[in-house]
Amino acid sequence: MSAQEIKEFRELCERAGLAATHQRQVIYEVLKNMHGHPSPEEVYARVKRRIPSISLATVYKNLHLFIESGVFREVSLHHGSLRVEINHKPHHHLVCTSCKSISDIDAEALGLATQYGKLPGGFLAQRFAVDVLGLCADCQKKAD
Amino acid sequence: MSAQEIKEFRELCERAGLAATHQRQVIYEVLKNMHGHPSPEEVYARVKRRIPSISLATVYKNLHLFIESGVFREVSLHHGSLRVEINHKPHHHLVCTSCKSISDIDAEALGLATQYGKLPGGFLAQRFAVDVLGLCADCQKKAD
DNA sequence: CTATTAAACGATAATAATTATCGTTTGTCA
DNA sequence: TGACAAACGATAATTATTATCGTTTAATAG
Repeated sequence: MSAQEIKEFRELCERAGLAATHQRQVIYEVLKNMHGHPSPEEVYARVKRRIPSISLATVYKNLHLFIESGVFREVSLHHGSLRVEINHKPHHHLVCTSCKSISDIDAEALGLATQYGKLPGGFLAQRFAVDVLGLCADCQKKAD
Repeated sequence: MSAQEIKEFRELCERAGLAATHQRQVIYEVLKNMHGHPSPEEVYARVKRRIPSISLATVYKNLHLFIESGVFREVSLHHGSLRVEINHKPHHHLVCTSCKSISDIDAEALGLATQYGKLPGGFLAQRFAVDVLGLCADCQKKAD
């Protein structure tokens, strides 16, 4: 990692109130060099090549800390467990980033102009599932 | 459940090649009368009021069968486990419903006109996360 | 530069959600 | 109505994640 990147890492740790540990730095570097949507196990495997004694729990803890402090994001803001969609009407989801609640909004009430068919890259678009991230009415009140 | 609804249930079972069992019918009825995004445990609790001997495993199996046969949907098509978002650019996700792969597409390449601010209902929209559901190029080839 | 102390670490036990197994029961259909 | 596959219930097993706790390390005051 370049001196510039090390500085960047130390600054983000300071901003988040975290100690700049060796493990944390390697996890950060590894993430920076990965692509897509790695799982904790995948990150762990990569970090292990540089720190064989690293613990999986340390990887989990640091991933959560990076996510909490906004250094990285989580792919999904949905419940991590199975949920059944009861509403059969075309609709999207209002996801409150504060209380994690998810409610429905009719597709037409949201009124996004979506296009189906082939996208550049060859992906065939058949349906759009939109998560509107923000604050529900209740959490806005509490934030006052 | 009305005679009409019983008929509907038996027809969907036949279409899906499933036996019309008592447990399956009650799970179906319960789902029809729920709202939002119930968890398997919540469904189980409701079904248990009518069939005290029901097994949680039976609820899980039937939820999956209903989802596979398209009778109900799953709320989230994401990985059920933690994934880190590496891409810091505004982007959305192409979710292949066949192989479950998720890839990124730049927000501007997708070009959805999104509006921030208050929605009817009071929800404050801050960010849009779009899942484009469909078939990736590879799975389209295989489907030929 | 060293002592103090909170933060972080590693190992691993515990938990939660889900799935697999398997012997018994039930729906389907001849 | 009998045969057989499908489904059921009980529960063991698995997977992902989190909690615990004794040890190590980074931050920082002197």
